[in-house]
Amino acid sequence: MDAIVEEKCQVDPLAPSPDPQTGIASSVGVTNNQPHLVTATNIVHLTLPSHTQAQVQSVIQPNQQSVIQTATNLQPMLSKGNVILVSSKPNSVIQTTQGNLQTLRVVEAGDSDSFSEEESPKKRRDLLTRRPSYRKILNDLGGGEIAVLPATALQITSGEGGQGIQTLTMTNATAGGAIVQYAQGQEFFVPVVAQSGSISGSGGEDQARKREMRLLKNREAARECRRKKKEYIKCLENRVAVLENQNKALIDELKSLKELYCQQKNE
DNA sequence: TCGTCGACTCGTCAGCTGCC
DNA sequence: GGCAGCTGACGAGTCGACGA
Repeated sequence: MDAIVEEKCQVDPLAPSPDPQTGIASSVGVTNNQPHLVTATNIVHLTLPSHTQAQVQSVIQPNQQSVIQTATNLQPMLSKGNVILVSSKPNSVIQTTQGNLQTLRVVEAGDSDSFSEEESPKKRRDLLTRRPSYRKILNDLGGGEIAVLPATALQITSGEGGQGIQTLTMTNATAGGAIVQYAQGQEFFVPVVAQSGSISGSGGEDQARKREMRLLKNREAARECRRKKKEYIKCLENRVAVLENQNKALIDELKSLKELYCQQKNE
């Protein structure tokens, strides 16, 4: 399995300085099935060997020890304030974005909207209270920057062999943009939205058309909002997993230190 | 097979917020 | 202040599980 980590972001203040000639800040080689990490100023490539059963899954949190977790161990990998949770699913593509905080976002090939189903969204929803927007929350968490593509371009990541990133150009896109919906294994659905300035007709028709436009936009906004909400929930779940692992590691460390202390005390 | 129930998705409305 | 965007709340529809 191969995975790609793309970092489309501003410069991470915690990131090591890139090589002025190559632009590469750091490079971690692959040994013993460990991922291959190459960090550049704006691009981070994490290439997992095909025989590796691991995949980066979680959202990066700021100001935390950087860890790549495999099925069997926790493997410190990065010097940045990142935590990467690795599990075993094939055909993954990891995208990261960052504002002030570095984040990682995983796009599952063939399962772009998958996340834990252990808890029903209804229960989760009950836990959520007003308000800041999910975009704000995700930005605060460093986990949810949404890439905004121009209306005439669409980028697709297939995640196969690390060469699956393609950009499609929409020739019929208008200046006002077009709504593009894409689902894995399905064709593109590109509804054409009429421009408000081109409307001609009576006031009643204009009103009706405006209402239709508003409903259409709100429909799309609701979809987007729900998608962000899911992403936000996923971020929280991943964060919980990371913190639980950290907590477990700290407890183990404390236990071993206690044992060591008792041994030395008895001597 | 049918009715019920719970979970889930989707569209719409309403209220809030930020921007101009 | 008006407008657009975001999101909670609500209702309608669908689907699968389960018991009668």
